[in-house]
Amino acid sequence: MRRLIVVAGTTGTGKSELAVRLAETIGGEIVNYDSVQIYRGFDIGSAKPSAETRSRVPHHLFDLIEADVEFNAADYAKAARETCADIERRGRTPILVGGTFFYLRALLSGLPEMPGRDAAIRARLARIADRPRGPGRLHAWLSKIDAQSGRKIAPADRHRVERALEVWLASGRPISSWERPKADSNAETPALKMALTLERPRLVEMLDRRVEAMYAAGLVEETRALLARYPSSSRPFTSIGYAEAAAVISGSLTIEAAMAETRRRTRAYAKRQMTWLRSERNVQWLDASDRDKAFEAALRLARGTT
RNA sequence: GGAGAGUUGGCUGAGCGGUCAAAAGCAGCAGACUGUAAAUCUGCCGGGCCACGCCCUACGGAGGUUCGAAUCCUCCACUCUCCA
Repeated sequence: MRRLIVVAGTTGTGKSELAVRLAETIGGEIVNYDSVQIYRGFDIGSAKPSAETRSRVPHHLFDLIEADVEFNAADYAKAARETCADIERRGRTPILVGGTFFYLRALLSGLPEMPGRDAAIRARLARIADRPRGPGRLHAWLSKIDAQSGRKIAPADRHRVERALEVWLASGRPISSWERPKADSNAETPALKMALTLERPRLVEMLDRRVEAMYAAGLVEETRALLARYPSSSRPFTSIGYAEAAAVISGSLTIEAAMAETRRRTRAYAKRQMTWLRSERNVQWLDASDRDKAFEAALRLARGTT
């Protein structure tokens, strides 16, 4: 039985702080599963734990890569698996903290051993997709070679349509024929999963305040510096906060409009996270409105399991 | 004081005689998630039902024209712009 603790919850519920306290108390180390905090230099907008916080207990998988380096869920799962194994080897407990539940699932349940991303194929598919009736064509093509995926993936869902076709072109097998390596629940990496929640109105209030704070802390300046270092097409520049800050710099948004848009996107993101979490099984829910009580509860759970 | 423009569902905002419970976006709610995932996408969204159909209430207010009005006319209320 592996000892592995997951701290989940929507943005702004105090996951990082709770996790660090937990790590200090039970001898754990923090492992990030946030897709933006992975990037070096994207600090303010991703609400990355401060250097001070990080000095309290070992933190892993933060600032792992440069913004212009390609990185995906499979890369994450591989890196995280190694990191967790190493922590356990040293007799400590990995405490996973983040909000990218797709990455978390890739780590805990694994991904099928199918072909990865192929730049040439993607370019070819993108060329078709960019044509007038392109997306519809691609979806029709997908339906032809893989009826199941055709039904499951919406024609407008470009990312998924293109990925499904990419797998087909690279392997000659429909994507729906590739299954997770460990489908049975026994193989699933056992983990104690806890999730922090706040009732909607309080959460929204919290998130709004956090966005204000990010801009006040210099999100636009941070973005300007990052844009000087990496191409503006780099992945993390599409993430919440950075996309809007970049728009301010390019002059297409006023600072007020950018903040409003960031607030909007942050709320929508939190909602999606909730949807994901609700579908997740074996989750221990913790009320985030009282941080100390939440911590006590988390500690009891951690001790009961480890 | 004079001349115009406007008042539409929680908000922004189309509609300008029927096919309108009313486009679109936002917000809200629910959901999906097999290598871009803070991404991408789907559904619902006036109310009530014995719900693939029916009923009620709705486009500032009151009347009117018409088989039929959010759409035309009259008056009233309010808002805005320009000229004084």
